[in-house]
Amino acid sequence: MEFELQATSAGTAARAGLITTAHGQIETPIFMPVGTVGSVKAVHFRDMRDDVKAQIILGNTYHLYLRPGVDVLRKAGGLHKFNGWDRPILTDSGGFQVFSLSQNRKLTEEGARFRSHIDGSMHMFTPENVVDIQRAIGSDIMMALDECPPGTSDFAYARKSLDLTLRWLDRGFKHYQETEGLYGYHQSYFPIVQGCTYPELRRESARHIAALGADGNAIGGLAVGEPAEKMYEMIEVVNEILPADKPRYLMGVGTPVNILEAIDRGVDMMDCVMPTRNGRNGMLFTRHGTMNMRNKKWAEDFSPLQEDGASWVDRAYSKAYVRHLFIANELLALEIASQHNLAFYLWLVGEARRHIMAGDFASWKAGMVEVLDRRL
RNA sequence: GGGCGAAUACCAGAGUGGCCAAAUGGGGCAGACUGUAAAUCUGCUGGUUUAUACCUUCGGUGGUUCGAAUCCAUCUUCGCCCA
Repeated sequence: MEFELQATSAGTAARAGLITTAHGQIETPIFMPVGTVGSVKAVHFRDMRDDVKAQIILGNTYHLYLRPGVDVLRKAGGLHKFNGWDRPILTDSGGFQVFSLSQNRKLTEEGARFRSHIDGSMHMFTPENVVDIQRAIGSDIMMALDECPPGTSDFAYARKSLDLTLRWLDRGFKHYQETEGLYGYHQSYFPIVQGCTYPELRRESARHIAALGADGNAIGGLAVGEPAEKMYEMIEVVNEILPADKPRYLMGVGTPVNILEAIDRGVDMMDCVMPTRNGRNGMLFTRHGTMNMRNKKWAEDFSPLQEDGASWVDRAYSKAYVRHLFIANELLALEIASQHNLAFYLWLVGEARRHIMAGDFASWKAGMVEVLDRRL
């Protein structure tokens, strides 16, 4: 994997770059739609490609391991062949499930022992087998197995958790270097910075990771309950240390404002379920603010969903009609909202990139941040 | 014409003497959602701007009772059965 730094912009740490993978190039900064089980919920890949203009999507190791399972994925020739998405794929390691399924797992030195949320069966994830599973998935970017502690963790827990994550990282990275892809192309392996909201832990984590010389580096454990200002502070602290000539991936973030703030601090890649999940729950993000499509105020508003929206659905359907679809519990509502939100997120990072290259990112961002949280 | 049954909040429907402004579901209104156990979850949904408070409600009217959505009488409407 290659990363070319193409531009920086005055008065900001924001940068524009180009990542080259075996499945194509990615223009950064980029937002990566989440497709946990190998599908971006409610959106066809044709629309993901041609309308949303997604350049890379996520998959999830834990979920794909449980269903359809490693055997099927290997026989299919990897996830790209299985689901038909021929552009880059990044897979999360299951580290987030260590956090979100905390009721159903137990951490040991060896790894994370899980109870399947589907059938209750027990499974063991280790730093090594998570690499093997991601080899079978064939993701272009594999993630290290980490523990993502809650944002409210105390120092003692954060310390202990980080130590375990770093030991897991060294094991996983070693195993990564000793193995190779199953399908004849290169896969990258991104380590993940942890350390909760403690700057000294974040710095230590970042230094450890920078020394590995991985293709790219991730920042995890943010947007998990801590205040947004803490998150921004942690990004700054970490990005002073993470190498500038490698892409930086902020995991799981976030709102449109979070994304601009992260880009402003030198983040290149982000992913989040928000555009799809919130979309399914009736919330639309636009360049002018957010809309709750279930609200009565749209009942007789026959104007286009968003006149200046990035997707064809924005002009094909009216606000009143989309509200009707949500109220009537129609599946089409989920498709329209998901596609709209993803197209908006990709538009947003595309504009950010354009302004970084034009040199006026800082002022453009300041204007956007003013309006994005407005409630329409 | 006769017999039986039923009428409860926007709808459906519990409740059959005090713990009832009244279960529950739907609908309605609003909110939440950040590396997806989420087409999910939460709150409100008679009035009084707030209320552990008061007021007005359970088809109509009139009773019984300290107290009635609940018991009695009667009327109205609806359903089913018999003629």
